[in-house]
Parts: sequence; C-alpha cells; structure tokens
Amino acid sequence: MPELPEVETIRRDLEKGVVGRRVKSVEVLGKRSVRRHESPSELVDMLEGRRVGSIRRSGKYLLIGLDGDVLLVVHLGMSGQLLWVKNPKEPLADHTHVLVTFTQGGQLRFVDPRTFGEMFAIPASEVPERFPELARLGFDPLEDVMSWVRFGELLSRRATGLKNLLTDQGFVAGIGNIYSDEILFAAGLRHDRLSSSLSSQEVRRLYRAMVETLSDAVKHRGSSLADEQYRDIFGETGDYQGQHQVYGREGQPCRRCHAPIAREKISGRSTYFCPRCQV
DNA sequence: ACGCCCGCCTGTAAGC
DNA sequence: TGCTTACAGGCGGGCG
Repeated sequence: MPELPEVETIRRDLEKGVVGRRVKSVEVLGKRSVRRHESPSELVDMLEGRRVGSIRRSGKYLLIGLDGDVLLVVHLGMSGQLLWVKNPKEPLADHTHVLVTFTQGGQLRFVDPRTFGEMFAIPASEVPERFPELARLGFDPLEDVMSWVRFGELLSRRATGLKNLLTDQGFVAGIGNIYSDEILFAAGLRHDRLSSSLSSQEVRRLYRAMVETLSDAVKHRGSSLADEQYRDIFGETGDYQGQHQVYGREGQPCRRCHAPIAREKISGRSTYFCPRCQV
C-alpha cells in the first residue's frame, strides 16, 4: 500500500526519467482505472501529443503536469504500480490497465490488481471543480515545514485518537497504516492517545518522529512487504521494511525493550505497537 | 465531531 | 484435495 515515502520515491524517479518526454500514444486496457472519465478516449485525447513538464506529489497523489494546461493525476490505491519499460513490446503483466508510450521511446504502465487506484486527466485550470480532493488534503509532512508549536495548535483543535488523526488525509496528507504505527512507536505514544492530551514535549516528539520516520523511509525507497505490491518504477522493492520497529511484528520482541509487540484492530485496521514503550 | 462499518476489489493463506 | 473464509487497507459514504 503505497504511502508518502513510496509515492515520493516514484515521483523522484519520474522527475529524472520522464520530464521533457512527449506522449506518443495512450492505451486503456482496464476501464475501471480511468473511471472518472466518461469514456477512456477522453483520457487518451487529453494526453496524446503532450509533453511532460513537471512531476509533483500531494499526499499520496502523483500530479503529472503536461503542456497545454493538462494535469494527469495518479493514485495508486492499495495495489497500484507505475512501471517504466524501455521496450513497449515487453509482455504485459496481469492487471495492466493503462499504457503511456513516449515518442523518444519508453513506456509507463499502470498496473493495479485490486483497482482501488485510478488515473485521470483534467485541465489544470479546472482543478478546484474536477479534483476537489486536492483542496481537502491537510498539510504535507515533508513539504510543509512548521514549528512544533504550530503542530501542537493543530493537534489541540482535534479530540481524536492519534492513529485516526495521522491517517486522516484531511489533517496530514500521505500517512497510511504502516507509517502511522512506525511514527507512533518512534514518538513513544499509543495509537489511542487523545490528540488534545499531549504535553508540549510529546507534541515535539510526535512532530520529530513524523518527519524523521518519513524522510528515513524515503531514503530507503519505501517499504515492500511480503503480502504487498509496492515496487518502484523499475520494478524494484524498497528496503525500509527492514527498519520497521512494530509494523507486522506481532508477538516479536520490541527492538527497544524486548516486550512482545501487540496488535489491535483500530477501525478495522491492524495496529501494531509496543505496550511498554508507548504510553 | 468522532468512531466505526461497509463496499469496492483480487491474491494469498489458513481452516475445515 | 477443494471449497470457504479471513485478511490485506485506501478512500468515500453513511450511520449512531
């Protein structure tokens, strides 16, 4: 499940390899991935002939800017992959839904077994009407640097459990199930602590833990778990999973205090934490 | 305002 | 062996 570090890894690789290239052709093999369009040909017509100008990220969304006022939005959902192949004749993986071929060679493939992900193109000038989710996203933990005092003000405005808050894209954008658990372990805070109950020292620990955990994960090119689909655009796995302190480690000893890592269901999601280190 | 559940999906693995 | 069931969880919507 790609979260901020995985999407940021993809963004950086695309920035190096795809910016400046011109779209030669687009082929839609799976309609569900382009469900915002009335017809797949709408997406095809918007992209063909355009040159890629910028690759940005907002939370877990990839924003690919093309000339002629076009924005291509990609969300990988649970199982989406964006893969770069040099030779478009390479055999297609199962669940390949969209092919974007470039004039100078090379092809981007959108692969997504569970089809929670999506891809759509809109006029950049119509983002507010056509892509309202963007405006509803909270701050970006790596892009939007703020003082921990300011962070504490935002926390105290809400009275909700920390895990629910960290995974609320409207509060902070880009954090999902894996990294919320890792951040809360690094901060020494339980998932069910009330956001408005933190001391100023705890606020500072949480802010630091959030920024450091996510930037470390970016350095390691994200997390690829056994039951997970994440690959970078070259089909390679990340290696941050080796740094995980709690996620997926139920019953194993805490790396800090050796108490067994606990697992609880929070809003239907597995939540891992150390019952001794996190208070 | 918030917690929590459902539906959307498919691959994998455990259980009977 | 083969079927059924649970699980993985991002996100929007709905309900209490």
